[in-house]
Amino acid sequence: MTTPGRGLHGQVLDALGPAITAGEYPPGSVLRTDELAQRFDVSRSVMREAVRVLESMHLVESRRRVGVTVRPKAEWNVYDPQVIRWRLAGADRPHQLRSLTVLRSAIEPVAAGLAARHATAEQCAELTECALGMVANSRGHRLEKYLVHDVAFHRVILAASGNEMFARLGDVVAEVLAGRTHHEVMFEDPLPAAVTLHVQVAEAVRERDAARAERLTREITIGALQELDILAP
Amino acid sequence: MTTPGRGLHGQVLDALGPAITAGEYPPGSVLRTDELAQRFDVSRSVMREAVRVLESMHLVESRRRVGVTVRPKAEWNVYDPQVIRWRLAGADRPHQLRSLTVLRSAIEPVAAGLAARHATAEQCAELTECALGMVANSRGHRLEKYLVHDVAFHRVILAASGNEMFARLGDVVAEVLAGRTHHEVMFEDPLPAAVTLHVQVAEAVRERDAARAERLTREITIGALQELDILAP
DNA sequence: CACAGCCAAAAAGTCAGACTTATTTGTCAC
DNA sequence: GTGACAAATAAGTCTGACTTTTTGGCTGTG
Repeated sequence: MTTPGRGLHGQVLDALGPAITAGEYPPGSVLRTDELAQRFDVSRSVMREAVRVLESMHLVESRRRVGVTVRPKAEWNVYDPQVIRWRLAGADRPHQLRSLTVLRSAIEPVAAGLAARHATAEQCAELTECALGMVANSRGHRLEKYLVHDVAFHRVILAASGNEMFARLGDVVAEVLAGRTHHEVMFEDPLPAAVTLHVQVAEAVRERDAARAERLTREITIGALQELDILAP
Repeated sequence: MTTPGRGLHGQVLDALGPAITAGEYPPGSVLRTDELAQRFDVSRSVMREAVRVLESMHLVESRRRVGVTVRPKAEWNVYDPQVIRWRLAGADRPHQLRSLTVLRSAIEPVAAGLAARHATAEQCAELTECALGMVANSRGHRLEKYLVHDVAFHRVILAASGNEMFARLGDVVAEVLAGRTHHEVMFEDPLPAAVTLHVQVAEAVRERDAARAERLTREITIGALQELDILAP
């Protein structure tokens, strides 16, 4: 996704970030920059830059005379795309995927409602195009192509909502959908009902029917929750 | 909020961050670390650390032979609490406040529904306590005390949802509520209807009535949207 | 025994300077 | 015009010396 080796400090981050988010260093653990610098065979300057980045993500806290201490999970910047990627790559991938799916279930219906009001003609066109692409690849082991259109569909919805906070969740949704297709439970072919719902959402947005777009999208996200067995009894 | 002067690089960030998020350096602008280091009278090491942090927030991109370029607003990590603070302190505070209020309107009802399922006995107690505190300070120019209980109430709801992504929005909601009380339109006393709704949400959570908790919270957020004139015609 | 204050060690923080590397731009030959 | 090559530029890296803050222990005194 993001260029992996953007400098030495980036390589260090690619090693330290996942380790910390995976809980390899439990909260309260103390690291020392000099020791880390030796371990990764980089200069202290480089290690300091890496620590600064981890600090800005609230993964660690650097204090004089004590060292770099790992912060409790509850304080992490869990919306940082980098942190999300690290965690999705690690051991608590399932847990992370659940959290994000619940987030989706809250955001996307509202975003769809807003999209019905604010979407441009182009965005409406893109939306129908994506929906058609999903239909075209909904049968016969074309999961990869289906995924591309699915991701694009949800990206357009979020962008068309006109809310920058929603728009920035496009990457997160992409990760979740990709994760579901590649690693989690995913049937051979997507459920026909889900495909139909996407087509109908595109319709509703095109017809400026905000309430319907919201309701239909809520049904989609309920389906996503059910797949992960998150649901009210 | 966060300790302001946590080192020289922090002071540089406190100056550069707001400037960039305020659009003082338009997207595509090129900065040079050496020049910045001179301007802020710090060593290059310190300036490099600051740039690394800005880079991790996707506010800037550092490339060899070209310099540090400001990224377009659409790529910023708008969920980073630091970025949110900087933007709330700057010129587009009203716009930012609207975006965040829309976000709240999507998240909080779902969070309340989940809280009704997962809240512990303690959290239920805290909730009623907060609601009572709001009632007690709802009349007679006690906005500050009212605010404290209001913030606490929403924090508990988000935390009790059991979803870490929701829980981490507590700070954001606190900023929005504080912003509304301190700088934006806020009536002398809060609307009695809003206060009642909070009490009822606490009731619903205590009685494990998820649907009711969600519906009532949606009414609260609709009120918040109306205050800012964001609403369907 | 308790407590205040002082001292020394430890680790991060800061700085300055030299050097490396990648990228761009311009130039020259073909 | 197009290709390759050379020079300029700014970030990237490393090193070593120095400063500052914090902590924990060690006094000495009430």
